[in-house]
Amino acid sequence: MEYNFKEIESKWQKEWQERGIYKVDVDNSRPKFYVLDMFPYPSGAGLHVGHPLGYIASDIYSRYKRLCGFNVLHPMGYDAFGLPAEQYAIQTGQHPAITTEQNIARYREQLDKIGFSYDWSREVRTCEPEYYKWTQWAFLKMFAHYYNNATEKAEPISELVAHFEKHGTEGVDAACTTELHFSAEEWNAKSEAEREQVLQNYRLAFRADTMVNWCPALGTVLANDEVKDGLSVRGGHPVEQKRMKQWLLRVTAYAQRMLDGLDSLEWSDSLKEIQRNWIGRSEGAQVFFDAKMANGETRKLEIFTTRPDTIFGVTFMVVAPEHEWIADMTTAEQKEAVEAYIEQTKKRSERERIAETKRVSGVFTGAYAVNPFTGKRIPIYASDYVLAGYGTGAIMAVPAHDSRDYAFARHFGLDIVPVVEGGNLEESSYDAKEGCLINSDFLNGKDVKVAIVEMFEEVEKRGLGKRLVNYRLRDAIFSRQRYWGEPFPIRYKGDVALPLDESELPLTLPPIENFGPTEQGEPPLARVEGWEYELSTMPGFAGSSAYYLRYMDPHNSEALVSKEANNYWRSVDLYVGGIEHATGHLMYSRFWNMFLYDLGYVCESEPFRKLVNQGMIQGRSNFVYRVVGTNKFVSLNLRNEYETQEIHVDVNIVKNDILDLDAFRAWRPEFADAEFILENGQYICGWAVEKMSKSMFNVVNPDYIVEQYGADTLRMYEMFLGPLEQSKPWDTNGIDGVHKFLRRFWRLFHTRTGEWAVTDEKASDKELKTLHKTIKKIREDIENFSFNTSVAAFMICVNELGECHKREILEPLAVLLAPFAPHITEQLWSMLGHEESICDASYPVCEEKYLVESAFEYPVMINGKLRFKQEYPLTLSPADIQADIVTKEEAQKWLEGATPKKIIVVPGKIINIVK
RNA sequence: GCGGAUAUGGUGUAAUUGGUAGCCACGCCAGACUUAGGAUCUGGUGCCGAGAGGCGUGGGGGUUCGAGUCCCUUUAUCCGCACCA
Repeated sequence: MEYNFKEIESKWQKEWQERGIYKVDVDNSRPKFYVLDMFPYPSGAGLHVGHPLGYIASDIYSRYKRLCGFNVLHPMGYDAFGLPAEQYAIQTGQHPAITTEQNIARYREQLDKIGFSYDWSREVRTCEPEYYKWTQWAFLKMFAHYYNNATEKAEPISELVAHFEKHGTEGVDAACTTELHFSAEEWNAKSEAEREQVLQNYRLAFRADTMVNWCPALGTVLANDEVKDGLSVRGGHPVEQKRMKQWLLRVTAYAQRMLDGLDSLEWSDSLKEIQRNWIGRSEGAQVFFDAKMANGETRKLEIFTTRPDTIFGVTFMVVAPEHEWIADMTTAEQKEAVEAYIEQTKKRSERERIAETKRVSGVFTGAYAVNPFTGKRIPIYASDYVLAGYGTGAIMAVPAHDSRDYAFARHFGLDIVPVVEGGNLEESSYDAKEGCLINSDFLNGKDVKVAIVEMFEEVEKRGLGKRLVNYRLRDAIFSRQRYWGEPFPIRYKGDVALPLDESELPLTLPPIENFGPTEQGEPPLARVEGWEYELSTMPGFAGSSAYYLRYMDPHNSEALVSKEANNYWRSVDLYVGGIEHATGHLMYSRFWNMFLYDLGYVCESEPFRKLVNQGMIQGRSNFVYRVVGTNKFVSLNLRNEYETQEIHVDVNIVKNDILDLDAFRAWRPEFADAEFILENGQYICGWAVEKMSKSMFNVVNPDYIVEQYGADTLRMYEMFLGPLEQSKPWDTNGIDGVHKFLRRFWRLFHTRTGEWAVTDEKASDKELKTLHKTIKKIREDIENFSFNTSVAAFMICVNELGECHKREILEPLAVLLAPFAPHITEQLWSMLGHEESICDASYPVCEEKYLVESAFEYPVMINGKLRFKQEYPLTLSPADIQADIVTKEEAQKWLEGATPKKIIVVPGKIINIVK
């Protein structure tokens, strides 16, 4: 029987589905393991070969864990709300629900062909009311809670209200938008609307008037992680800053816990570093400077600094153009100039602002503050190099030791007073955090590090401010002026937001026909008659923030996840997905999970224990070279003799960079009568690595590979391509090698003529050595996610086995290979006479006695003295291996008569003798 | 600017973690078999050299008996953050 992968694969895929062998349930008698893929957004383009890379890796790991006796939860679903389907709907009028449904069907069809071991009975779709009921539910919980800094957890807002009623803000240490102070009497005197206004300052899901990233082209606001270089991540449209009333999630409340939690996670250092950066913790001090307003009133202007040691060098102050006191501090003479500057800043888009960071701009407000240490009067400027969103939107400027302040001082001719020794102030500021203090009164002669600490104390002692930790992390803007998302379970009474009762959930998305914004610029939901709820919908990350919990108990209508299911499955043991979610999904999920943990709904504070980022698969484009002005195409290495034009050619009609001429002529009508200038009778194409996209004609569809080579070959080849975490181009050249391996594997079980050949003959020591070496290697590789080297190990094994047909060897080998190539091994397993699926076999364990002792160290001879890290002779078995090793006696024999300076020995031979 | 990663044959990569650089494949060369199959098998294939031999892990320097691996420096590419005080 020949290796007929088509027949085998479709047969077993059908069998698996019918037998439901991938269905899992809570089983307290067995250890659990939870392997999760980042669920896909079902786009219209379908899957290309890059998408399944991570899925294949996680599937191999799942199958491996299952063979090792674990009860493995390995689910899949769809992140089904999102912009592309809605953009498509605006253009075509096709309802996003329909497009999404079609795309999901297409994805499923493609996924099914690859032979994944998903438990599809647990599938979730974020756009289904049964699912998003729980997204809305979590939102309501966030609305009803605040973050207590003292207890470091979320607590009911009702408790905060009770506190306000008795004590006002006295003794409250809560995460909030702005620090508030009022007494119990003041609180009790407030109207309902006023109280709600105050509570919004504390709720974890709240409404606020803030600067937002507004994308006019998409007609919606975006979160910080959805904007890159001033353009929207989806679609690449310009984004501007705008003040708007929006829903937000107070993720900043969890900044420190999210930072601390990273230490306990098995994530790559680079990913942790990205999150640390994004959270951006910096330790410093809050300091108040007395500033005189235009009306003569003195106010305390708050700044944040990480360099309190340089206060003696403060010669001016700068506030952001958006600073709330700017109008109050501007004097009559400066009014016009300041207003013009504010206007000019407003007009500049985020992108322009980024592009012009080098240019110094700003304006004097006319106001002065007093340096609390020197007592000198210092001017207050406004400039957009100070950001409204960070710290307090105001800084103390130390031109001698901050390059931005330096540039500003130079531009406006302000004083530059050095307070730390070092550098050359004629050329640039001296920013380094080291050196000796000067011109600084009681700090003179002290080292910067010492001075910082002393200044902290001095500032607190004099009541000028206190130590403070600042985070770069911003609260997440949670509303989108779009249709295709979860509706907010909120209705309004005037401007007061009222949460729906849990019993009213889900609040389902009403059907509409026109998906664009209204003429008044309101979100599409404004078109729905009788819609009394919030008009915005939730962003894409809402639905993906807790989906891993829902998989544990997907059909539960009483809870997001039952206690029983959550206590068993706990959290994701292995999460595989792209690094692009580092600052988005992976931040929001952790926040969401920590919040639910605080409320006692989940038992683990971190959702993803181990995380592996698979690399991106790029495209490998092919080119042909058309001689300019003709329909002649010249082969790659002859093209320099002509003036040519490079044209992308469909990679699917090129094999090993050799163009299929007939296919090329058939590809497009204008090439029907193409002529070719060949080299050695072939047309060689050029190539380059580019993004995989339709326009480059370099998209390779997994269906096509499965059709040509089978799913098992696709799976193994994707792994063989290189290290999982590395980005690499897809190159179909080379897939033959893997396919050949599978055929050779098949042939191990058969005679040359195709008869079944497995015998019960006893295996030789050499064969056993090969088998157990391979078992050891493969197990180690899988645990290390080094799948490329395990594929190589399989190939070596088959090469070494030659024509071994012994059951004793082949049966464990089939199990070993099963996670990688489930179809072919399942077939052989059944041919070996097993009724159960190979998935229920147990994974072979290496018996060390068959192996060479691999852990020995090499002996080294230095200056006539042999150094052994481990003494020979090694105890090895089986005995025949010993002949391969240089023994201590042998090494010393070499020494005699030679008196070499050094002799270096490794097993098998002497490498080097220096006389 | 700050932070992180990477650099090895014609190509993808490997290297017992400081011990014979190039495993396993692709490609290429030569051969065998075969009424031709995207078949199979055998041998060769880092570079220079006829050869002995020499040179080789982006460049330069260092530590070491020994460096792809460790240290310093430099270059290139990719990624993240970016006027964050």
